[in-house]
Amino acid sequence: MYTHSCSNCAMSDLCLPLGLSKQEVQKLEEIVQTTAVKHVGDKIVRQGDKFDKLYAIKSGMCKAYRFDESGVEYVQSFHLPGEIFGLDAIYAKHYGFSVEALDTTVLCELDYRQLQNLCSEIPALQHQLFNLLSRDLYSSHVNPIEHFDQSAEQKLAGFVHNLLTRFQARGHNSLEMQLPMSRRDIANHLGLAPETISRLLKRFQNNEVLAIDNRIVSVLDVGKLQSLVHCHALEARITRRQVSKAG
Amino acid sequence: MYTHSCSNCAMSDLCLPLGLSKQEVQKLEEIVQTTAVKHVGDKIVRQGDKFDKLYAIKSGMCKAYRFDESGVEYVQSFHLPGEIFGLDAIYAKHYGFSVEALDTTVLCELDYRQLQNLCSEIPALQHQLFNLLSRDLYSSHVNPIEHFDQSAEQKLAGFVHNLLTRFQARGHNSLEMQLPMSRRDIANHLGLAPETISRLLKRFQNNEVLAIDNRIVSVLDVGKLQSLVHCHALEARITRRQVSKAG
DNA sequence: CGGGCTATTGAGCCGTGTCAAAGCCGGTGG
DNA sequence: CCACCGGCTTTGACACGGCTCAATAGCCCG
Repeated sequence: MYTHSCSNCAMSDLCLPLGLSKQEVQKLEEIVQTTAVKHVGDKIVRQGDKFDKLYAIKSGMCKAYRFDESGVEYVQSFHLPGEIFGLDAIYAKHYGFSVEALDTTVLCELDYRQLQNLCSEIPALQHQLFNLLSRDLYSSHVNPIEHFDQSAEQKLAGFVHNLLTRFQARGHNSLEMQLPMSRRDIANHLGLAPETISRLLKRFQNNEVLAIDNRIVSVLDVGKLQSLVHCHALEARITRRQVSKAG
Repeated sequence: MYTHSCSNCAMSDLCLPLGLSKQEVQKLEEIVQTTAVKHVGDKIVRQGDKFDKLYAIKSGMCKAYRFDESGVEYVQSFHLPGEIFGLDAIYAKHYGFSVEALDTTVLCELDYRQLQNLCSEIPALQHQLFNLLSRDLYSSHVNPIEHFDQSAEQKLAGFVHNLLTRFQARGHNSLEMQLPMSRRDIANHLGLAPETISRLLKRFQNNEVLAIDNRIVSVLDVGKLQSLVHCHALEARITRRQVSKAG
């Protein structure tokens, strides 16, 4: 199996070239383009635009968001290096979400039509793409349902912990993180009020779980943070989300 | 283009055989098995079981649910005829959700390995499967984020309206529906308390939106129901979910 | 007819949203 | 270099939706 050179994918078992022969990887690379650098606020795709490309983040951070029919904004996700977006637009033929850079960001562009043709030629590539779609589907099934039954504290702790884990998986071996998004974006993403985010961050600071300097967050106690994510899980909410009796 | 015979897929533009030649459909049918009938409470797959098959519902209704690490149950979805489940297990290699019949249910089984091989042979089938995955991904991106910012009333109204729409898309042209799931399942699915479901259903009854007889629900006023889904969208929650200023 | 599960109804409380005001930071222009 | 401005963030006071707990009623099945 060919070990490819895409440094950002080092931590992922789902980078597209995985499992491909040297020759096949070359074919894949022929249809990949690296875009110019994007800066804070630059839009990469706009909700409603015609779908033609998938994007993979090489460095930086992006936020994906949409406006519903009533003009209300929803921040769906924050994307880190190694992650691919646009997959949810294949069927609809139009992007369902706008994506913009929160930071200086470099991307790969993949023409979907070409990729699809290549998948017919290279079974291993088809296999990888099915896996990629399936993994995204799984996490978007598991994450939201667990979230929307949690307290604000659990949600925010989960959010910070999730980011930390993802940063660490990318080789960022420090407990300090730059969160380039606004409090309002975080609040929106978690379905909370911005004021609640402020109050909780302060509480986490008081409890010596986090240290916060504007948009720089340092995790002081990973264990405490983790326990905050699961804490209420057994005390409350057991009526709605019934605890298992059988196996 | 071959018009296939799967009556349940009549309303769907995503039934797998779509776009395939007669010959290709035949190949597909060779790897499809129809299971024995399942009855109320019968499990079709169990969370944690090794993944090997996808399932398509021919008739009946199922619920998909999982227990998290703390043993808390989450009802993820209710599946109707024409819908496929198991896609989110491709990557993980194990089912992430248990699925059980809520009703007398007939299913198709598709061996994934065989299907994947067939996709390499038949580009149109690969194309259909990418579309199917993408559509599921899209809806699991859009639905939950809009839900988890809604009032209990909006959630339940949305749930009923969604079911009605899906029943009607399947040719059920009546405003009366059998909801085979318990109040507890509905509550869990929506992230609410069962008591809240009871109270809201009564309120809908008082407002002459629904008529309820145990698990049989009749929609008396589709317009009112629809307006309940969107009602609070502009009054409240505008701080968190900011209303668009630009285009 | 009794047992057990499901559903309903009521009373009270807590978390989180809303509103309003003040503080902070970065950028711009005089 | 400093003053001003607008957006983001924080803080406080208050209200209310929906959860909890507890009791009652209905339904299915033996």
